[in-house]
Amino acid sequence: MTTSTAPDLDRAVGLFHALSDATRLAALEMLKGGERCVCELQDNLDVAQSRLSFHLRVLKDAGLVDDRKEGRWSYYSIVPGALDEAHDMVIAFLPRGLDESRSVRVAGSREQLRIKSICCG
Amino acid sequence: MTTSTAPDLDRAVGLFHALSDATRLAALEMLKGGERCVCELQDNLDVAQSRLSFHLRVLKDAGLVDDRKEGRWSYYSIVPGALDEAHDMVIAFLPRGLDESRSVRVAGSREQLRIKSICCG
DNA sequence: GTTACTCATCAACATTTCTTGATTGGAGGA
DNA sequence: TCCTCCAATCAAGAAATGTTGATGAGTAAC
Repeated sequence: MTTSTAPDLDRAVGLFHALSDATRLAALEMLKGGERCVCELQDNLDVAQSRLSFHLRVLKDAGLVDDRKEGRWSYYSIVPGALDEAHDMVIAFLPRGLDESRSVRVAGSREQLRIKSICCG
Repeated sequence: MTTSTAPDLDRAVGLFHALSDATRLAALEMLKGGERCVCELQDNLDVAQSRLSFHLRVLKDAGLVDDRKEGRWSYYSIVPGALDEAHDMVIAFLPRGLDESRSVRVAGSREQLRIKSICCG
């Protein structure tokens, strides 16, 4: 029940594949700051236009980003919650037992303090 | 500072790539339960021996699993903390601001309750 | 020693993914 | 209308990845 079933597996593969490319991660990194038009991404990432378009499509097909047309421009942004899904996929593969305790163990003190401050006030 | 730098990017690409295959995820799924020998994995996953060996090597090269020889058998297990690293990579790509609040928002009630029970008693 | 077993590695091939340059379509400005 | 700009799509080739069957190394039982 708590293990991933077949369709989840496919979804996980799709998500992780979308995340397994430097150009795509760099694009996501930029989109962290908010919506960006393709030309901005292209300037900053220094990639050919068709190549960027290809990678943005991969991200979009994976449901990680969405786009919006405005005049001649296309604006891309991260789909809220999509990375949460990827996050949960990773959690799902943590060794049994470990995932029960990791939330306060993870990633050093910053994350830990963050969680404590959120749920413990 | 909190953004991923170039080497982090490469590491993230490597990790996500290792996770972007159904056979490898299925193997990790089994290893969640603890150490397994190759033959066990092979029986359960129903894949050719050389193919499984190939995928286990990808996981090992990515630092996600480790192996141990005992007699004729090789036992694989998940490297503690390796998936935490992948987890942190995902977190790093969350839109700014969202990652501050997501820990209590994530993945529905199960994860939420888990965190609360851990750090709030 | 011989045989059987487990598993990694290799070469050859198949498949998938990525890159490049060209083309196309839609939106606007002159 | 004509031209420019932005960006998606296409086809062709390149590169990376995955699969298969064969071989070999190491271990153990007989």
